[in-house]
Amino acid sequence: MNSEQAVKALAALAQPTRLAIYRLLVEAGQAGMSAGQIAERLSAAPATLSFHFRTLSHAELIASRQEGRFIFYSANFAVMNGMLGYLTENCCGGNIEACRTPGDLI
Amino acid sequence: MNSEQAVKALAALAQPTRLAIYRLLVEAGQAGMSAGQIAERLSAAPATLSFHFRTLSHAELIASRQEGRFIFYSANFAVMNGMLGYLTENCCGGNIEACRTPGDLI
DNA sequence: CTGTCTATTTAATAATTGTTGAAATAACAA
DNA sequence: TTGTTATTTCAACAATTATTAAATAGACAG
Repeated sequence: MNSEQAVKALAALAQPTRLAIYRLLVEAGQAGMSAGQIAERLSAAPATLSFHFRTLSHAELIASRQEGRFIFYSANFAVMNGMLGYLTENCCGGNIEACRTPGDLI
Repeated sequence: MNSEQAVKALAALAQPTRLAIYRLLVEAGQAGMSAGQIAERLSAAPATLSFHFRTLSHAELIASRQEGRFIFYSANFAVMNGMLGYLTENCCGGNIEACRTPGDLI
């Protein structure tokens, strides 16, 4: 993960509708959810969601697969893990203890 | 952590300069760094950084303390942890195994 | 008080982003 | 083919965001 990828992933999640989509997909696991199911759960217009799916896909935070007329989206955990690693890299200059006392980062 | 706070934190990090600031402060640990030191490391204009400090502070991702003429900023790990928890809540519907196989989320 | 250093605020501009209706595409059934 | 369903793309507009120069504020030394 580099800065550009991390910014893209963070920006993709930094929007209420997209964050809700992502959390729904994290909960759904491997099976994922169809665009229509997500639209129903979030009460959002299809065009609006399509726009957000594209942003999340472009950041590789979600993947899609077609099944008949439906498109299923699912969370890509690897990219989330990469982002978390990038955010906490060299935490407290490598001094684990200094890192644990204030909060409980990782 | 709620959706609004999470979006604020994610948006704060979703910008190259702010992400660089945050990572610098994660590395610096409790001691933090002065605004001037950060400006030097990132070769950014003071006014630009001030704008970004405000965004990060508002999201409570960083804290500040004054020491003489200097203002020291440091990372607030608690909010980062809250955000990570929010992102992975109810992962795979609670089925830990389904969650671990694809990547290694948490 | 005056001057210097550190950092923030203001104001203006340029660029990016989110939403939605309408049209288009694609899969399937009759 | 024709019709129906599921989803995306297009176009236009409103709203938000980032950057910078210039002005301001606050701390300290002489």
